[in-house]
Amino acid sequence: MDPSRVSAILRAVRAIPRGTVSTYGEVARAAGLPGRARLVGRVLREAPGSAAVPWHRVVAAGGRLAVAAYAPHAAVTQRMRLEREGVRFTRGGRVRLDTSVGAGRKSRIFPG
DNA sequence: CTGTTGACCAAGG
DNA sequence: ACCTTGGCCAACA
Repeated sequence: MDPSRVSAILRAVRAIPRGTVSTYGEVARAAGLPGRARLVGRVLREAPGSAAVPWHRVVAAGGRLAVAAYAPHAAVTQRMRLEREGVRFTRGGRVRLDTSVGAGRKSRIFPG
């Protein structure tokens, strides 16, 4: 991977405010890599847990916890951390994109 | 070198 | 609300 892209993505993730979430696609755009949502997931997968990146604030479109398909246990951790920050969930285990702290309307999840 | 595989996504059915 | 399709493209077999 191009290290500059990696750092751009990690920077975008670090910019997500506490108590809010963003999506892979949105992080990709914020990192100047529109349409490359998959790359965000790949980078987060390779990112060491020691790195100071709030990976738990990144969810899939619609508030789904995409990490569940990759590491079911991680999804539990993600939900715990988000709830501790005040993020609300729906019955189906999705993040409430409309009422999360600081969430803004439809697609604008965190202000750039 | 080609083929498949994804922490994805938007649109259409 | 779920499923399929086509787009995406780096890593991996």
